[in-house]
Amino acid sequence: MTEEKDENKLIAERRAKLDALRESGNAFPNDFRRNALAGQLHQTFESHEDEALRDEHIKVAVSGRMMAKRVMGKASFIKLQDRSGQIQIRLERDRLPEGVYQSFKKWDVGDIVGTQGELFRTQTGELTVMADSARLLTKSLRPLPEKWHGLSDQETRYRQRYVDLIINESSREVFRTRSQIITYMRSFLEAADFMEVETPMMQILAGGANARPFTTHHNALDMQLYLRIAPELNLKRLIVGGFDRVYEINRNFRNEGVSTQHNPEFTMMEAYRAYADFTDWIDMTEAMLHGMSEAVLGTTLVTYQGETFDFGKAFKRITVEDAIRIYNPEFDMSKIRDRDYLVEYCKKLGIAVHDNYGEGKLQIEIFDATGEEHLREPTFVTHYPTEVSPLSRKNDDDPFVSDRFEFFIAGREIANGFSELNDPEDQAERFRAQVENKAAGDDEAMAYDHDYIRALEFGMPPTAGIGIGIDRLVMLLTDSASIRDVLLFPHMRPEVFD
RNA sequence: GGGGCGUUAGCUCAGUGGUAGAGCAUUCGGCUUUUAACCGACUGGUCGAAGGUUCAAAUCCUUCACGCCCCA
Repeated sequence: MTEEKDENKLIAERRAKLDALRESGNAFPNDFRRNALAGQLHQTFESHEDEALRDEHIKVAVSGRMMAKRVMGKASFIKLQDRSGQIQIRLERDRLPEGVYQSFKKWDVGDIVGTQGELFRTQTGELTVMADSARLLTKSLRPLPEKWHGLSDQETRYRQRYVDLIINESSREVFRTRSQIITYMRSFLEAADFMEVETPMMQILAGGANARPFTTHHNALDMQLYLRIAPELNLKRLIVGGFDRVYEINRNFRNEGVSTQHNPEFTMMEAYRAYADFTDWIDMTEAMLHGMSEAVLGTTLVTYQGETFDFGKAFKRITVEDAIRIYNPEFDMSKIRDRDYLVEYCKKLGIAVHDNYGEGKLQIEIFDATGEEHLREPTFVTHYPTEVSPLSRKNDDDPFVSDRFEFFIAGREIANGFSELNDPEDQAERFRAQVENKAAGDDEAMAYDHDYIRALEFGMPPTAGIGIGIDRLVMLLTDSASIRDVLLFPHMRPEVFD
């Protein structure tokens, strides 16, 4: 007992009960089998009155965590919670085998219990199981949070997600919705004949995006590897290979700060479709979000943090230069591509300007600083400067911009898509420009990927692709303020155990 | 990186210099249709950590840790 002497009294009491269970037999049995879930029973017998239930003698076996225990002398009510919901059980001393009721009185809220009995309704109409047997299946040593106020401490909710999930239905609902969103997305893409693939997380070069990577080390090969920042270049290699509709839903890793919008690892869906351009992806994105909101929320009206957006109607479309004009009334649009004017304007906004910034980069700095946050309604912003789109195809009529869009809702970027650059010589030039940027101090610039150029030299059919940030989408559809609320196990600094 | 707020019993929270509190939970007793069950009694603390000021610190000061929010 010495190692437990520091434990609090509540745990010590429960541990003593577990010791007693061990002495009287198997304390962790695994031979109980349920045949019903709480939620199913409520649904199936929704319209059955008490009398009808008793006449039919419906015998069920249910199990779950005991979330409430109300003892009234020789009879009690408890609530068992399984993955589908809660069901009430009535235990009467004289209906249970000898000694069971006496044992039951020592069980604690939080214990895992299995029981069998017949369905009835109480005086207040609650569907209940009249137990004719009951067993303690797993002893819970730690007390659950208080029944009324529950668990509200953010840190504990994130660090001990298991407790959060036991206690907070709203939290369970967020993660069910997350699963439904991803399921919907898969079925949408599968219906359009896309093939799901998996590409490496560990890469020799971390390409496909402008971001700092995590590094790791392969011992046997004694080499540095990077965790991927995007799957893009590998997915396009597959387009070259002839799998001309592919997608991947998986984790990306970016070595950046942690905030309500950023987690070092996050989930991205990327899809590539040959013989299509970026406008096809704009249309598909619209259709997918329309269907997703109906399938997951049952409505196309999405309310996020007090704002309501209609996913049922066509989304707005504006160009980057439009956005600059709209949100900067004093901006002289005749000088939208005048480097000196752009530099001066950036400085006025307090934006740090580097010597190697071209007109496109300067435009995007202004757009990020003045436009993004105002894009509340779902909006496709198109015609991104080619300078900041190193993997995008140049626009045929205006090579200053590329055939690219980003999609914003509530001031946040949700998706990024473009017609892919499939000219290997142009791509090689873009990589060289990235390498120059890197040399000039931009540690988010891309490296030159020789193999990717080689792949393009075999010929990549005209293609368009999209990336959708799953976590941010889930935040929107679950009205969650923080990315941590939609990640089961968000990144946290290490906890101190003393 | 900067700023603000927070950390007190298992949980939710009071307590702004003078004997650490409440509700729920736990423990014990009572109760065969409860719904935050109820009634009675009891119990539970390194006040995030370390240092400082003071006759006296949960409370004031400093540093640190962790969390939340905002900004870069």
